[in-house]
Amino acid sequence: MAHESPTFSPLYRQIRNLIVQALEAGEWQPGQAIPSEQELALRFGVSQGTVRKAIDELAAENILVRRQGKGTFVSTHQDPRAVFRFLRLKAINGGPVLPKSMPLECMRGKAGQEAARNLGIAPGSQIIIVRRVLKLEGKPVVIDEMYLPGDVFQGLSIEQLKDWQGSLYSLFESRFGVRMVRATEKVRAVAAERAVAEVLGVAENTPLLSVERVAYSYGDKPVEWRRGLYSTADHFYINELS
Amino acid sequence: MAHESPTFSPLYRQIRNLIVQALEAGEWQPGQAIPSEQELALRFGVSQGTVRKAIDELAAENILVRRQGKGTFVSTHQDPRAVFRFLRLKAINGGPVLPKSMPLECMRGKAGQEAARNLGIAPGSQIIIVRRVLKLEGKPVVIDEMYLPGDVFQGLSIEQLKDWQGSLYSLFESRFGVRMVRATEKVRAVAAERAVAEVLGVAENTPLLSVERVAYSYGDKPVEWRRGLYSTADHFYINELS
DNA sequence: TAGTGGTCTAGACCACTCC
DNA sequence: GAGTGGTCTAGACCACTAG
Repeated sequence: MAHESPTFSPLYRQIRNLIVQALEAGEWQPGQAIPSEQELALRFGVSQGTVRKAIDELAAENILVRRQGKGTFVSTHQDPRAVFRFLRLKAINGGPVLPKSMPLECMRGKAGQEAARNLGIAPGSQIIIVRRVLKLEGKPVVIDEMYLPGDVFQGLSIEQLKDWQGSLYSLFESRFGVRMVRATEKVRAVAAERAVAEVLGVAENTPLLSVERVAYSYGDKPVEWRRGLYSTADHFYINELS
Repeated sequence: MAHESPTFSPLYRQIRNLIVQALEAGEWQPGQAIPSEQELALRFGVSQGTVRKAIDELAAENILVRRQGKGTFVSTHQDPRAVFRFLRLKAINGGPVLPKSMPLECMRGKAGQEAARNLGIAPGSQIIIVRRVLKLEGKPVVIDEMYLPGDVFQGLSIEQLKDWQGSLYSLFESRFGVRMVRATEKVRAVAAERAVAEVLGVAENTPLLSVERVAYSYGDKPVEWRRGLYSTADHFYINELS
């Protein structure tokens, strides 16, 4: 039989995708439990083992979290432990410290070529630009500039950012239904310009990490492009290779 | 029943560890196939499904590689595709390019406090220090300084390093039986000192990435401590977050 | 005690590779 | 065609959590 379908995928992956679709549709909210494996097996008309393998994949991707004896839960950025899933910053002396976000600006604008390419939108589309400082132990360590698609984050304001207690991604999750699932970062070394140096409390031309990130939601949809400048006087960017 | 054994581990993990032990003992060499799941199941007296789950874990850790229809293989740094498993460097314009290693030095020395701590050996133990430059497309991009435990890498010489065609880790694997399995990297931004700047062909004080790595072999044994200085004029350090 | 996920088994069939 | 890993199923029992 000559069927040249590149669309074949095993049953468990189809189930995986059905679960992701239900998540996208908002059927189960972050932090909540999804139905048991038995129930899902019944619903999709497959065996429990197949559902299990689908959930295994989603758990490996940090989209779901299993808890023995309790159920399987939609992972959430509300969880304080989730903060360091995307923030690879550690203090040189001592472990991770909960960062505090200090919003500086929140402006409307139009997407340039680069922002459009990274966000997968048309040049000229409305975007929102957020600038903020991240403080660790009271000291400014990171200055971030974020580019967000305007249609997704409609209504985002500086007041909202200032009022929010918690991580930016937990705000995005609970106010805009946007759940960051994975990201790609490109790291380079750059010299601190005067304005940046002042904010971070370092000398002009001090070497800084430039961390450029594209973050994706379900279905590999890019929903954030950001560039951070990290002072690595007292901190480093940590990475596990395997 | 009050048994306070924290040593419990499921059968498939015990099988996993038995397979790792066999790998450590050199029963199967890098690049070679290990016995089929059926054979292993027979050998260990468990079902094929349990062996499968053990191999699943080892494949997720990149210690084994499955190939449908052919068998399961011991992963190897000889494979050119494996080079970028530990080298997170990409050209700003274009994809990855095969790097060329240029050894500069290979000296004997004694471990200081820091080297001893990172390598898990006694201060004063014999170590080998290797310095080399990594060239991409003919241009020097990285300068590395490596600290290796002397007992493991006995006999390593500058001639051997210069003669070797291939990655450093493939040399370690085939000549010393040392197989790097995972690593931790700490990234910071630093200014180029004069000597380094000259080697990398950049101006003095140019911001560089400082990448400090501890690499581990089977059983989480640290076998390499290195520090690399990366020029990010034409390249960046890439990282996937999830 | 009931319900959840976690482990383990056994067997069937599919997809891929090689001879 | 024979052998490998890949998928799918069904059922049993274990470990953990909660009421």
